[in-house]
Amino acid sequence: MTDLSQENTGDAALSVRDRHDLMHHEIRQRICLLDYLPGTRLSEVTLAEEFGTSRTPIRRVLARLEDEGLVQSHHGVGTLVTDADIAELEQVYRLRVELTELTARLDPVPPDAKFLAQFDLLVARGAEIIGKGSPRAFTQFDIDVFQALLQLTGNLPLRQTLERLYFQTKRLWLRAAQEAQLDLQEEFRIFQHELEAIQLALRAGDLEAVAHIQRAHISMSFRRLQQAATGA
Amino acid sequence: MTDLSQENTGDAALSVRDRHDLMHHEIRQRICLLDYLPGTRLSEVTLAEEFGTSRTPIRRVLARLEDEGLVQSHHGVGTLVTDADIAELEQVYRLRVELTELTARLDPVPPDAKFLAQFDLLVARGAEIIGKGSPRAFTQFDIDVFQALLQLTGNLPLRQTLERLYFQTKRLWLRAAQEAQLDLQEEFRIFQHELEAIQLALRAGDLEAVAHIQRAHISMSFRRLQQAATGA
DNA sequence: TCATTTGCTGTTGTACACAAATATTCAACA
DNA sequence: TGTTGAATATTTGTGTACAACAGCAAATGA
Repeated sequence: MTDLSQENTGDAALSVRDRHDLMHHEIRQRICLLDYLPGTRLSEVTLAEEFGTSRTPIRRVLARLEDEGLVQSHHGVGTLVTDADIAELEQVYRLRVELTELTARLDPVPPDAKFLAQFDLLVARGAEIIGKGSPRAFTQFDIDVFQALLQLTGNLPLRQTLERLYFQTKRLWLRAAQEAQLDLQEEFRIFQHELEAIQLALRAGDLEAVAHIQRAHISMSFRRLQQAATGA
Repeated sequence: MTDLSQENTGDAALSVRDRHDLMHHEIRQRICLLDYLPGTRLSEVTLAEEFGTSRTPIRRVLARLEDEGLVQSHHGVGTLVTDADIAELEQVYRLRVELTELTARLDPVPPDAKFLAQFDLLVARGAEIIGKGSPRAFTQFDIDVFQALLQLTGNLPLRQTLERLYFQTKRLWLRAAQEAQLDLQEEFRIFQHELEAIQLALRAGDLEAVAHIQRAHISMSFRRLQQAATGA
């Protein structure tokens, strides 16, 4: 009778885990979109009020974010959004590069028609963002593309690991790029080109090529950042 | 003046995070040594009493274990140690195989004299266990060897990922091996041989060889398990 | 005899009060 | 004027009572 009690009724009757996941994704998103800059203090009571709950579930979510390395709690001080230098970033980037290549080798999932259509929409959206998009809109776009491409591997632990590493680096990349006065418009264009290359490879069903393009994108993106940082 | 207030005083004046880590490692160890078999219900109140605290910190630890995939909480039911079939295990194993090879490629840390001495002790201990060791003692030994070899890479995110994946598979391997009636004594001997091979490679300073031996060990270990499972 | 209901019991989830810890402020004093 | 120290405010950590939920068994009725 009430088999679908979890999915209907809008947002009121969600399961416990779903509620937690929702808050987790929301806060993680804010950190990555730089709504919360590194060093920002996240107040448990403020978040609790905003999400209409008590501190307890919020603390559950913040604990998870702490395990993921995005925040750090200090007794008597607060919960601060973490920061990292280029050296730490490099470690994560180099691991991401290798793991990305594994997506095609380990458990590749051939894209179906629905996926291809979804990706076409993304490419079209990217073309719009190039002209008038803000860094924030671009980052949001980057997140969406990343999560779409993640569906191309059926290896769950690999997906979870890649997702974790992605969010560890993305937010810091944007800030570091701004600090290094990297030409963001140029970065957007490069990303769009790579997206179109991926689109072609997808249509050809060549997942290895997709992975290689992604790999090159991640690697070169960090290299440009590194050069800009040391140059400036 | 009180700079060392975190390390001294035995075990009473530990930091919050240290206390949590201690309980986390203890419970994780119990799961891996099969003190808690898959399906076991972990009672929050019982654990709280055992560790001399309230449910709150225990829940913090169990939440982390749930994020790591070792337990799963159900409202109104309990917190159960998770289980997995061979198919899921295979995904984790194949990822571990690839990541292990990365330890030598990404940020290899040459072993110092202290490390080599420590490893010699491990090899000696392994020789003893072969004769009279229980499956439990062997698993404990395997954990210690794994954590020692983890020090050979300086890439922190890689270490964390490998550790997470290791504990996801190890406990299930032991149970599956027992179910498949795998010859554990033979497995012990094989492991000891590989350990001695690693010892040689370490002395030669050839970290790539160390990684390759480990890689082969993980891969073949799972293959034997798979064959025994399908055969029986 | 079987199906359904109802209450009981035990579990995790949530809310809140309090403890512990730290940063800040401001006054006293050399 | 600079420095020290205590009071205070704010934050996270902990303990605990209660709510929400699931499972089970006994009671109930046809």
